[in-house]
Amino acid sequence: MKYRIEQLIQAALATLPADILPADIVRPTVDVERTRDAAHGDFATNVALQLAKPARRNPRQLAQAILDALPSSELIDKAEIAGPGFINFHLSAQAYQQELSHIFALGPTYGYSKRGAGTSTVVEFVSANPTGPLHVGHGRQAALGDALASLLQSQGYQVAREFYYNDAGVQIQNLALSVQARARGIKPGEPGWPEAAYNGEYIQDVADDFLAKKTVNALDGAAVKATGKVDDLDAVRRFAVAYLRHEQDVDLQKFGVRFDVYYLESSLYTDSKVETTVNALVASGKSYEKDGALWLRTTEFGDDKDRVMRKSDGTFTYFVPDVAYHVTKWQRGFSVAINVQGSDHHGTTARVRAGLQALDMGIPKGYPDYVLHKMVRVMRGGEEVKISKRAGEYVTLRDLIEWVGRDAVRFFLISRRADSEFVFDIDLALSQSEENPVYYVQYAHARVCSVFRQLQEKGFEHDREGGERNVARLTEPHEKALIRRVSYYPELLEVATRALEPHQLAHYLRDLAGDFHTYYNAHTFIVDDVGLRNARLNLVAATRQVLENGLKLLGVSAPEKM
RNA sequence: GCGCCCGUAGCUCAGCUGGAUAGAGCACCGGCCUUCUAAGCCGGGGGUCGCAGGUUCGAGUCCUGCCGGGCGCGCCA
Repeated sequence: MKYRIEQLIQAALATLPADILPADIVRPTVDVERTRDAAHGDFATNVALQLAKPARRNPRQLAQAILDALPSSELIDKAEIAGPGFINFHLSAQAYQQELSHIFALGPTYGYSKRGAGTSTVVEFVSANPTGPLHVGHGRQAALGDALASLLQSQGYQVAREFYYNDAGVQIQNLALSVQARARGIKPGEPGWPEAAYNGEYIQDVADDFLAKKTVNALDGAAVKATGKVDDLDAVRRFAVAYLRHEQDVDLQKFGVRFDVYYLESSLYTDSKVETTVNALVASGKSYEKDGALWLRTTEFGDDKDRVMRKSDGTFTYFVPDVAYHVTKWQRGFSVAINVQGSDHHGTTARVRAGLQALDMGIPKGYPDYVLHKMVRVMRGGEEVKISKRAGEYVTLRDLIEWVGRDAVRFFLISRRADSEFVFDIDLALSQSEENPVYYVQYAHARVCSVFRQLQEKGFEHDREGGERNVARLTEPHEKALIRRVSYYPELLEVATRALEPHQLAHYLRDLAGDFHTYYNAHTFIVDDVGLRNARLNLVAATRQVLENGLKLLGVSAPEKM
């Protein structure tokens, strides 16, 4: 709809004589936007204001000239000049009807577009180390990443959801040592307890199962059986990693998040991709030896200091597998890569990109994209609960889901901008779980379903075509507001996807539900007047469809009853 | 000290990539269930958009400088 109006304006501009609009001036792109105030119509453009200065004309006069030259269209009921020189467009009933018919025709795919043109895209998120349960911060990332991936898919991108396991570093060694110590009956703080150990009680659970020679079934089908041999650190490590990966898988499953690819850091070593990457970086001529270590001149590519690749003890820094990993993303054909990470990782963005540039293999400068989110602070009993694996105690994603439910956690975590700090008040979430915004949105959906149940009980039928013929009877301000909101959905998806901001969808759904609840309270839908009834039912049915579509993208259910 | 992000109602947050009179939710006050679900609706109070300049027809939004907060600045991962 928006584009069709833009085309009309373009057509009008093209016919303006040179004495009104000189041909040689710089023309701004025609920008049509939604009005904030219903009194200003449905769409507005500021082209006249933009052109006023270069054309050296009064903006209102210019607007009038554009208006006079505007081709007539069945879509527009009225176009008028307002304020300093805006042109406001009021859509016709026919335009509304077309939009509603469009929703019925497309159903679950209403709002989708092919803008992404099948671009192969990888969204990496969660990527928690297999050293402990998922915490609330991971939950934020899971909700964010999954919704982001869904948004991209809705816009025609070919998306893979990927989880990267850092299963090769010293933290895994620390995990193994921690489990081994627990298996030997040593507790945190006691003599013999490893210095950089994980102190959480879950370590004891892992140790107990290891001693009991239990078997863990990994998601990929592989089973790892504990040997119970405490002295075999390698066996302890394998079991512990399998155990904790399984725990995370269970949590993610409960959260409704599925991944297409699990990428293991350790495979970068076993497939000698780390070695290959280092060799390529050395071959690039951007490396040098200093103090017994091998460095890369990442400063040549925008990093604020050069990075060590191989330490003087011969081992690689984390930087190298990180670059190697992102090389594989490129080589696997992902022309777009989006990493969803905590903002505490932002220091790595410049160096990873620099490393990829140093390889000079045609990877774009801004590759990969990052969506960084701030940490979630958890409040309980008026005090902050520290999220720390070392400290042992922290709120897990599993806890949260059990307390307030998957839908509420998802919606709550997604409804704030990624880069805003998030204070999750447990007491509030518990005591006011019924006032969580997610219920507000779901309730709107359930209410529509209820209306149609009532319709059936009263023996009426919903005649969609009859409703389409009577769309002009939807003249109430509440109805116009709802139509405006509903038909904005495709644009919203486009904007939210382009900005990589799923929270916009959550807010939109809240607003849509609000418009619906207002309408619901102000008017009765099941009226005796058949034409009016069908027209209203069309609007309400379209609202339900959009609510369902939007909630689905966020991974939240759309219940028919509440 | 340097880099990135954030300062909007008492609290939690939006503000659609510069537009018209800055918006929700929670909390507070007052109304609405014999009529499609009151997990809802209607009304009310509450703001120098951190501060000061600048850019322009127009700034919460862009630029500069301060103030305040978070995170990051390792031959850790």
